[in-house]
Amino acid sequence: MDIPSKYEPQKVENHWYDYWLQHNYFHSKPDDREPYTVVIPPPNVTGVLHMGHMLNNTIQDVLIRRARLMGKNACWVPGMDHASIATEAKVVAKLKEEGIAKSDLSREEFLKQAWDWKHKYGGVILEQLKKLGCSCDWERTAFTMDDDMSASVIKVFVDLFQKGLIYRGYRMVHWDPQAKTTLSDEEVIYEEKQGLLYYLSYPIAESKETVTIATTRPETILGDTAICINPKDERYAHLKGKKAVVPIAGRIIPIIEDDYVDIEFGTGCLKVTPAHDTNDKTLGEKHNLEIIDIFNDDASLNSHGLHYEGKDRFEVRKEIAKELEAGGFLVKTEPYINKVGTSERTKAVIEPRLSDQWFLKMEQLAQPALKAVLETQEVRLFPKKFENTYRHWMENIRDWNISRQLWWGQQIPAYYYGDGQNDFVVAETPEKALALANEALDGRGTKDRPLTLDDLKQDEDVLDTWFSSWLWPISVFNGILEPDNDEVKYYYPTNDLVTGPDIIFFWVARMIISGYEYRGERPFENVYFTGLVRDKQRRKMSKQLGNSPDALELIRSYGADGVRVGLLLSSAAGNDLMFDEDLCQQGKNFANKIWNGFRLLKGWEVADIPQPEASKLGIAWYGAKFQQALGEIENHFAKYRISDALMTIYKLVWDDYSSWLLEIIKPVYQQPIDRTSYEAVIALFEQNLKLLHPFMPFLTEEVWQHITERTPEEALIIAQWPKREAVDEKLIKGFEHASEVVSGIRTIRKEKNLPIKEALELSVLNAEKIDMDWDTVIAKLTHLSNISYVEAAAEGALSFRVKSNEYFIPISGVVNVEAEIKKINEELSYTKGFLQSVQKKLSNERFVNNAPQQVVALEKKKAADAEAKIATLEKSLANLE
RNA sequence: GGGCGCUUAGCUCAGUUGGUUUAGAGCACCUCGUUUACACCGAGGGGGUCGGGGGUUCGAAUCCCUCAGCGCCCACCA
Repeated sequence: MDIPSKYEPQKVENHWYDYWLQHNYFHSKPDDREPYTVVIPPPNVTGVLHMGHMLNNTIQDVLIRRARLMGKNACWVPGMDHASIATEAKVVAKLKEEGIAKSDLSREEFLKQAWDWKHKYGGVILEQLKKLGCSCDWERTAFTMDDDMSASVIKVFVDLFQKGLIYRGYRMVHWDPQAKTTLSDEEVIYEEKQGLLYYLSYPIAESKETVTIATTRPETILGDTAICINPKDERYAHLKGKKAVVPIAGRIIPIIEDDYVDIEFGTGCLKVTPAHDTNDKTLGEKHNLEIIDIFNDDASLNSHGLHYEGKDRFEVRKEIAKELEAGGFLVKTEPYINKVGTSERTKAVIEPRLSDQWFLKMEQLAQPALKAVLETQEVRLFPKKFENTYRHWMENIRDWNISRQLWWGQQIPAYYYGDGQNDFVVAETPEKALALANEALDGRGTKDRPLTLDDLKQDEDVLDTWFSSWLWPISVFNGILEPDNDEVKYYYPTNDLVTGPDIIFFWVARMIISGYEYRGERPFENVYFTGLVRDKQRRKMSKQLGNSPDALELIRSYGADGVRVGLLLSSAAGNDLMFDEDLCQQGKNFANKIWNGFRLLKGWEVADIPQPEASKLGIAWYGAKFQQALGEIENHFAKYRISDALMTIYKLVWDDYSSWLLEIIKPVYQQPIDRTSYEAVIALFEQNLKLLHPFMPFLTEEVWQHITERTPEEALIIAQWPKREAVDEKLIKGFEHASEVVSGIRTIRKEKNLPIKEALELSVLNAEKIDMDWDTVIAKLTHLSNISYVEAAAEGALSFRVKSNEYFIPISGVVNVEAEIKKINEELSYTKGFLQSVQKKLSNERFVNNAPQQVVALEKKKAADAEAKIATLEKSLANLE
């Protein structure tokens, strides 16, 4: 045979991917069919494929390929995210290596560098997705900074501004001193860090007294503008109205009272630094305190830091602690664990900082999105548990800080004129802005000459990356700029979104919000949250730990199909996936199993001879079994239980098809197979391939194309998903019984070392003759020369029982009577125990009266079956003794 | 500090509104097998008092309470 006995994925994967591309199967355009749309969660433009992407995109591809087979117009839109802060950080780092500081470059020069970088490294990940087999419509590849995408973002900004939902405000925001930008609340990750609680003693002005306060950040005393006590705290009553002196700075600050202060915590006395703490800011506003910002934008100290000017905050913390100690201001320190906000991207410790930023009011916008998930269920989350998380965030939603002090991204379309601070207009273009500005001046009557473009200065900041990706499902179809275009009307709303729960707020919730605001309807029907991919020891996969396998290397070793199967086999939705390469091996083994099933079929010689009865039965049974599995599979898909769907197919193909059906119809060595059976089994195999294709696209297409010559129109990728038909339960039940008989015979063969070559005889003692139909199948699978139905137990034979039937295999030589008796007794005691438990139920009047009829009937049947079996067993025992 | 979720065989997990055998699957494990698709295989087999305790019920892995352990999300306590 010229077909190799092992499937070699490396040799065929590229070929079939090119074939699919060449025939444009991935491309979609609107037509009469029902659309099925998925938009990819756009990976960062600089990203490299990791296990999370592999899982995520495999699931999307499974869904897309299945939809395609089901005759839908499947459209999977790929793309990339410009990832403002992450990309800018990378470009800055690259420039630094070349000895260039970002500040050395103009905005234009820097952006040129960034675009160069994007063109050079961007999109690597998309090429990697192709290796995985992802059937994206590559012609639609979008980038969040494409001209039309950016124009959409700007249009939305202007619109929201005009609706009064975007405002500029001087507020306490999260400052990332490394990236030198503000972040949204969601971009701050709180981490527990071991630190110290410093007890500092502040002298009271014009007295010898002191007051001790506790702080985790002694360096901020330089920005202190008050000390606060709780008015109810009697310990400090004598300090009311007095003033304190800030150590080192020597500044005199008031002692104020506010019941915000927790009497129990620390010393019950709080230092107030309005510039560097949100609560202190609130206190400051309430009590009219001075605001002293002691930091530069990189979190080194400024001139308010006195002799610490220019030094980093953490260095200052150590040094000032020493100085305070030397000056006698440090009372003591104690270890203290506190939650420190860090930047999601740069990992830098966040500083609360007051600054002018742009915000989007969320409360009103969030309402339809909240309702869609929790009330109308127009958008469904899988698994459901994320609805709680979603609800909590949406109900407590806060305004979104959308401005970033970066260059890589969409520049905020606000134009300042006049004093350059408070006078600004928001417009899509400078020209429109100019017109608006002149209008504004007219209105105020301050016009001495019309402004020109040179008088306008555009806001330096760019928008948060998520402010572009929240429009993704709409903007990829140009639905913002041309809301009535055919594409968006056809493809929107999309169907499924597959993503990680880590971006439920960043992205998912906001897309739902923008969907309702800009399309008046949901952006997608279902959201499938995958889990995190972890290693065997449950550790998160990360670059630092080096525990993340190289995705492409995995594909090389196990084949894309093997890796896909490996990933999916144990990834229940929303549960973390403990990745283990053994699973890929399992996937690879499965591919090989299917391959060899194909080899077997190809090896047969076909002849026009009568169809054996066993083959006919086997084929009919498998048809029923297939339908039964198909029903389960569709059910699993409907509930997004992708892993279970795959496992069902796995068992169907491996156990039912390969181990049972093929063995039943396999012709005797070197004999031909009858044409009827051959054609039927090919057809069944092809049905299997269809079910398998979404999971193992390469292998299945390869096999499909080799079963017989196919035109491009007959490719598997666009074949028809099997149709549901009624399941013939009788066939399934009958086969179940037959297979138990087969197992019984095989067990005896094994126990007595009877080689398969040696034909056996079987006699059956039964009342119902329920398995008579299956005689041919049983005989074929276990090599029986004869099956006879008898009225009495056979002498000198080994026996086993299935239900209430007893089976005998006469063998030459001695039958170990004792062993037989022992075996029967074990079975007997089990069955009796079982019967007892059933009878206990049945003799309970309340059970019989209260339980549903069906349940009672079932119990009665169980009892009857058990009794029949006991009778059989006892008879056998009597015969032996 | 608040909220949510999890705990079932060695591992990873199913177990759908309490009632189909005295709880299932895949992998792993053990035994046997160079049978003519596949040793990336076949046949057979062992393995769980469903985290502990209490309760509701005719009946609980499934509902309630409680304890323990784990995980996630949210939150301005210096």
